[in-house]
Amino acid sequence: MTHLTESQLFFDVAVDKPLYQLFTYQYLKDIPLGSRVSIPFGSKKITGIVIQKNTHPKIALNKIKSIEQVLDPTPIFTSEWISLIQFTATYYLYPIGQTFFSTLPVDLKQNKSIQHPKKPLLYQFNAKINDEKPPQARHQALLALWNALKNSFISLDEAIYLHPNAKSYLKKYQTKGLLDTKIENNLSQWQYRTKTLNQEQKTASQAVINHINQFKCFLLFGITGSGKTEVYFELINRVIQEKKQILMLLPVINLTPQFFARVKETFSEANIAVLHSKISKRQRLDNYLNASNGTAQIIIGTRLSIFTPLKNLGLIIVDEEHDDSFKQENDLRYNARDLAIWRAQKNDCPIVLGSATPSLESWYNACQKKYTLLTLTNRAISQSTLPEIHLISTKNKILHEGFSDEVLDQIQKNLSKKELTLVYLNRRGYAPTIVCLDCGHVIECDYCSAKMVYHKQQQRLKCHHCEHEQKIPCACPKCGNQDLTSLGIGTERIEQFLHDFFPTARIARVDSDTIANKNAWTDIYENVLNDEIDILIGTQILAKGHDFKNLSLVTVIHTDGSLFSADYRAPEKLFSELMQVSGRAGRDRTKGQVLIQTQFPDHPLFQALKKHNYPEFAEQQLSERLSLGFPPKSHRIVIKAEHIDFNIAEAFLKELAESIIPEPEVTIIGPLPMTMLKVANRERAILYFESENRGLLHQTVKKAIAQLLSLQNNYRTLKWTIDVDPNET
DNA sequence: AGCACGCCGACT
DNA sequence: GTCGGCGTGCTC
Repeated sequence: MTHLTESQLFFDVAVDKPLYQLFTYQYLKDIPLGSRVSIPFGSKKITGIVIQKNTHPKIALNKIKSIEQVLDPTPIFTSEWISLIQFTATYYLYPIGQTFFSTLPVDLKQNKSIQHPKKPLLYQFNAKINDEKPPQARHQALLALWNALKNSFISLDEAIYLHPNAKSYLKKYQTKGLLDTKIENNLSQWQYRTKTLNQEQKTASQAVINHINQFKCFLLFGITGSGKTEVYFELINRVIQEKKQILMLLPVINLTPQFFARVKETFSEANIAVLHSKISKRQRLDNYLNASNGTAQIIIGTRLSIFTPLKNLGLIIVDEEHDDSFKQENDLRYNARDLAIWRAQKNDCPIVLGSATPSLESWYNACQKKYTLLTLTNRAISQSTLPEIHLISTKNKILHEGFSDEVLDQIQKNLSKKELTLVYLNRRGYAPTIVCLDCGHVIECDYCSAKMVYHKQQQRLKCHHCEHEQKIPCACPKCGNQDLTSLGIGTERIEQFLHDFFPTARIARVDSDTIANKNAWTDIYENVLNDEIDILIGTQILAKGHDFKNLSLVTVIHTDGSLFSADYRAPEKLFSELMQVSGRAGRDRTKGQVLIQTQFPDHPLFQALKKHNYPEFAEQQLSERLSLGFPPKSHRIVIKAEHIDFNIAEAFLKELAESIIPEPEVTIIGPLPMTMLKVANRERAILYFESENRGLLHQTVKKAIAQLLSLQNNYRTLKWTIDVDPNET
C-alpha cells in the first residue's frame, strides 16, 4: 500500500471506458497535463490521459491508486486540445474517456511510450572526399549519388531516388568519415507557386487576410469551378508566412492523390501532414506528432483530423462544408465542421467554410450575419460557362428503361460529336425490386426492412443496408409461383440497355460494384482521359471531385424519389447533388448541357436549379423550415434504442421518457419506430428532444443520462445512442 | 466495456 | 462435493 505523504499529488485521469467520469490517481511528482500514463484499473493495467489536477479528491483517499508510469517524456497533447476534447464530450454527451481515446492514432492508445518521428537528416560529402576515387562511370546511379552528395545537402529520400541502395552507401561513407550531416529544417523554406487570382478571388482572400490572428467565420460561397481552391491556397500561403499552422478538412471523397499532388506542387518544400485512413499506421502517427510539435505546416485530413493536437493554429478551412461525411454516424457522433468553428474561436483564428451549395445551417448563419459571406460567381476558366440545365418532363411519357426519347436523342447527338456523356443514377445494381407476378410478393432482406436489390451479373440478390446476399430464388418464397420479375432501374441495367441501344458506343460504369478493387477506378479514369470512353454511367461516386475535360452532356434520369421524402433534409441533399453533377458538364472549354428527367418540372427546387440559383433555393427551404419550426430554428437531440425486438426498444425509451422532467421549452416526442425499422437484424426506436433553446435542450438530455445508465441494467441486450444535431431522422 | 463476485444447476 | 452458467455491480 502506498504511504500517503504531504508530497502526494492528485490527478484526474481519462480512461478508455464507456463511463461518464474521470478517475483520480496519485503520484509523487507533478505531471504535465496531457501526459499519457500507465495506471492500474480494476484488475488490469491500462493507459490513461492526465486531464487535470485535483487538490481535493471526492473519494476516500485509501481508494486512490498510484500512477505507475508516465509514458511520454513530454506531453503530446496541449491544453487547447484537452479543452477541445472536453467540449466535444460535453456537447455530444459521450463518455469523457472514450471521447479522448477515440480521437487517437492506435499507437497512442497502447500502454507504452512511442518513438517520435526522426527529424530527417541531410547529407553532404566533406572535404575528405577529394582524396577518394569516384565510382566508375558505368555505375551510373552510384555516380549520380556521388555527385549529388558532392554538390549539396540531400535527404535520404532524394538519395534513394538516385540509387536504390543509397541507405547502405550512406552508412559506408559515414563510417569512413566522409559525410557531414545536418537536420532538415524546412519550416523557413517553402515555395508558393502563385497563380493569378481574378478580382473576386482577390477580394475574398483579402477579406480573410484582414482578419488574420482573430476569430471570424467566413462562408465562401462559390459555384463549381469558380476557383475556391486558389483562394484557399492564397490564404494558406499567407498563414505559413505568419509561422502558423493550417488545418484543412476535406470530405472523404475529395481526398484524392490528385488533390495532394496539387497541394504539393503549389507548396513545394512545405511540410504537409496528411491524415486519413488509407495511410500506414506509422506514417499517420508521425504526421500526427509533427502536427503536435509544430513541424507540420499544413495538416490535411478527413473529419477525424479536427482532433489533431496543434502547436499554433492559424487558419481552418472546411471544404465542401455541407458534406455529410463531416458528421460521424456511429459511436462519438460529432460534426467536424461545427467543432472546427469552436476550435477557430478558441485559437483566435479565422475559419473558412467553402461550398457551392452551403448547408442551410451555414447559409442561415450567414444571413444572420454571424458568418461573413464571400461569393465567387464566375467560373475561373473564363472561356467556360455554366451548363444549361433542361428539365425533361416525364409526365405521361413512355420511357425506355428509364430514358425518355428526348434524352436518348441528345445522347445520340453527343456521341456523333465525339464528346463525353455522363449518365447519372444514384442507384447501383440491376433492379431495386424483385416481385412475384402472381401474388405480388416483394423479396425483402431477412435482416432489414429493405428490398433486396437484383445484381444480374453476379446473379445474386443483395441488401444495400447489411451484408446479406442470396441466390436468386427460382420460385416465389410466399406462393411458389415461378414467375418472378424485376422492377425499377439501377446502373447495371442502364449499362446493358445503353449497350444495346448504342452498340458502337464505348461505355463504362462507375459505382461501388465496378470499382471494388483499387486499380479499377484509376483504369477507367485513365480511359476517360485518353478519350476511350463515350458514355460514363455513375452513381454519387462520380458526382464529386473529378473533372472530365470532354464532358459536355450530363443526364439525370431518376430524381423524384427524394423530392417528397419524409426526411426534411432530402431536398437540400438533392439540390446539392444535382448542382454537383451538373457542375461536371462543360468545365473546360466545351459548353455543357444538363438534362434532368422529372415528373415535376415546375417544382420550385428545379426552377431554382435551372437558374443555378442556390440563394433562391435556400430562401425557399429556409422559410419552409422556419415556419415549420424545424432546424435551424429549433435544435434536436435524439436517443436511439435498438434491439432484436422492437417492443423492447420501445419499452426502454418509454420508461426513459416517463422518468424525465423536461426543462421548460423542451418537447419530448416519441418513442417512435424509425423510418427504416430494422437494419442488420436490429429494430430501432427513437426518442426526440426538441427546443429552440439549445441550453435547456442540452440540460434535459444531460440529466437523462443518469436514468439511462441505471435503466440499461434492466435492458442488458439493448444498445442505445445519443445523437446531438442529428443529420438523419 | 471488461471483469470479479456470487448464487444456482448438473457433473466426475 | 465443485465446475461453470451468466445475472449484477464496480472500476479511482
